Amino acid sequence: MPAEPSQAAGRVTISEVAAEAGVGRATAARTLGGYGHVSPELRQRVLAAAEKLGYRANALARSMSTGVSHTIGVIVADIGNPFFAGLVGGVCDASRARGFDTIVLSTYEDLDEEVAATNVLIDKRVDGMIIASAAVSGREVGHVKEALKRGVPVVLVDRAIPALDLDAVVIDNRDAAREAVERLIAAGHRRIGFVWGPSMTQPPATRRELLAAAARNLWTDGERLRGYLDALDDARIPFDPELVMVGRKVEERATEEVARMLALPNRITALFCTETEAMTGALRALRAARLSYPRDVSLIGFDDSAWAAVMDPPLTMIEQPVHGLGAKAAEVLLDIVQGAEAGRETHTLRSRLIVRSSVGPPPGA
Amino acid sequence: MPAEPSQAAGRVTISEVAAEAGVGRATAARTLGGYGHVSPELRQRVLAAAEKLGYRANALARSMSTGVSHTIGVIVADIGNPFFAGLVGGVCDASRARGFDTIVLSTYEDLDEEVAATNVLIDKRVDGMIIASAAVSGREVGHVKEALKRGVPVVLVDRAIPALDLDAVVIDNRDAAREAVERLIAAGHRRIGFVWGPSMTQPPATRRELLAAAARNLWTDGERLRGYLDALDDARIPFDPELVMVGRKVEERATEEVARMLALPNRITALFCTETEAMTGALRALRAARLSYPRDVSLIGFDDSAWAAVMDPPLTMIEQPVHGLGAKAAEVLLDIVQGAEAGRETHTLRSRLIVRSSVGPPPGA
DNA sequence: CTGTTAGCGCGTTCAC
DNA sequence: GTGAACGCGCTAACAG
Repeated sequence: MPAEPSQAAGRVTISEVAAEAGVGRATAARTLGGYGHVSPELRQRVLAAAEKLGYRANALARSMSTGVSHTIGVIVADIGNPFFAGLVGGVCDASRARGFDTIVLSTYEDLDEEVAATNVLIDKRVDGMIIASAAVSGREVGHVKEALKRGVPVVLVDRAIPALDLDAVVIDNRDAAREAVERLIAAGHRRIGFVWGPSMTQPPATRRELLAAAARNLWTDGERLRGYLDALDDARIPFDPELVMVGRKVEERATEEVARMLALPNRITALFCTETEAMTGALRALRAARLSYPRDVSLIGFDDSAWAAVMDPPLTMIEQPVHGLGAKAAEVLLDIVQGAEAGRETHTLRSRLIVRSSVGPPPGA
Repeated sequence: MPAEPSQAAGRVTISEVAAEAGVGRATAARTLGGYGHVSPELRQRVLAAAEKLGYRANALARSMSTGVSHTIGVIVADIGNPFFAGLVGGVCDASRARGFDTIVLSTYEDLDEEVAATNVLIDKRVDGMIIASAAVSGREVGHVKEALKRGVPVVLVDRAIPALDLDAVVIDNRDAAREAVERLIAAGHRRIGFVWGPSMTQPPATRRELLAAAARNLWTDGERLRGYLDALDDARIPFDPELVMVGRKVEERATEEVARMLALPNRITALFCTETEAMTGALRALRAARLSYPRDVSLIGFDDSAWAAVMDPPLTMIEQPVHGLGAKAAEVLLDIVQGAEAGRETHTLRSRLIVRSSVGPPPGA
């Protein structure tokens, strides 16, 4: 098998195809690129030559001249977390359906990592990016503005950034939390613990202090906390700082804090958990205290899963449209990429309270 | 603000930086690209100009001339699945640490999608790819060979392909399954159900038929089944085709099949579940039959999670190093990308049986 | 050490 | 309809 040009690494170029077909590069490019007009005859010759040589377009080169990479980026806290995994799945599926591929970057809630991630995506000339940002204040959004300034469309997902007037795809965390806590209140509870939320080193002395802390933390955490307070307010239940968790958001800490709330003289009779590990941490504390739900304490948590449904008793949970969040974000982004005006609006998807059997009346009732 | 060249979309090129600094393109390229030698003086001038203009290298153009994209691809069944999410997290983290980014593609176990995915990655000129392939037979690996032929290194993860002599990063599924089933046997069980595995439409009449079906299905499923049989054989427990699940691998089906096994005259006293949803499906069947574990039936499952630990009683589970699988695969791949010889070996990571409280003696004992 | 020049592979005017 | 020639932004030989 002699003389075949660059058979080497199977890297066949359009010129080689043209040569094989006996036509000019442009003709080959036109038929292979699917643009312009080519006579049926030459067209066939080119196609045959491409087939024979095993030609595959070099997307990089194509991007070079067209300026579009058909690639988007998605930046989340942790792709290993089932919530973000589902969300990223939605992004990948929706973008793939429209001919785009997805680069995934995890930041582990580190703002510097997030900045680095946007730079990577800018450098790789993605056509747009989706960010579940850890940024909260107006000073932390420089990297997002930078991307925008460089012509890379951005849509926010899961977490809105009030300081930024951008398209965002979220659920109504505040309302979902309020509904859950209302449910607890309706069952007769007045001592309701809030597990997980804005991370604080000090217990908040006042409600104002709590909200201030929330403003320095993740948007979702703040919203869920506000929903909790909303429900309390509506029912005229005074806010008790002792009933909110303080410290790092890790399962162990949730266990400790719930244990503390359980040891209070006037102890909690219900718990609202804002995340999976807040719930599992709480469950550990209950077991350690030899308490059971919903008899001793009622439970509602965020992020439903197959496990929550098979717990005994099954857990009442808030289900988020994880896949939908990502898919919608991709749709909105690609609409912009493909010419639509950036809507700069907040798209709110519906969450759903799945009522099972972890809520009952408080012990005394 | 007049006359600034292509201030337009912030798309500053290296030539503009060179002009601003009053040096040749090459000098600018050398300092900005971090290669070759440049005098400290000019170096400073270039850096200042780049800073002033907000220069960012175009990774696409760079890839064009260097031939490396600093991007790898990872192909899995479903990024939304916590197992693959963790695995992909490992890939992303490990590759990012070495300056590479990751494109993620889900195939939903569809071989055509898998082929399409490899093509996408080839076209985008990734430097390598990691695949958890749905391919089993030698005829289904054309796309993998194609990638290899085109010079794109491939490493397999989670699932080996015996027909292919490639680097693979896996756990010893067979051994892990055997250990779990042995544990059940040691507790006195002889009627042990196998939930989830090679999907079959017909119940296997014989053991031979079962193994034949396994050969047409996912590698992991076959291995876990073999481990189950190994343990049975060692204990001289005859294989009973009625104790293996038949049908599609969905939670509902697991529930139905476990219900069936529970209704058998000589019913099961233990269950080995090979995946999360096989376990949750089984749990649903137990509840429906008003049976509890480990009193009525003992349980061991694959893929540990925070939920499994807070079940009551907590579940004995096999923990896979999900993040580690992905990270190791990325390491092996990047070693090859960066010049190492493809080892063509199977790297086996350790899984771990986490003993909790879902195994007890059989009811009669 | 520095600047000039030639590609990388493809899209795209512009004459033929 | 078709083909030659130029440009995308960068790296890498090659001279100076």
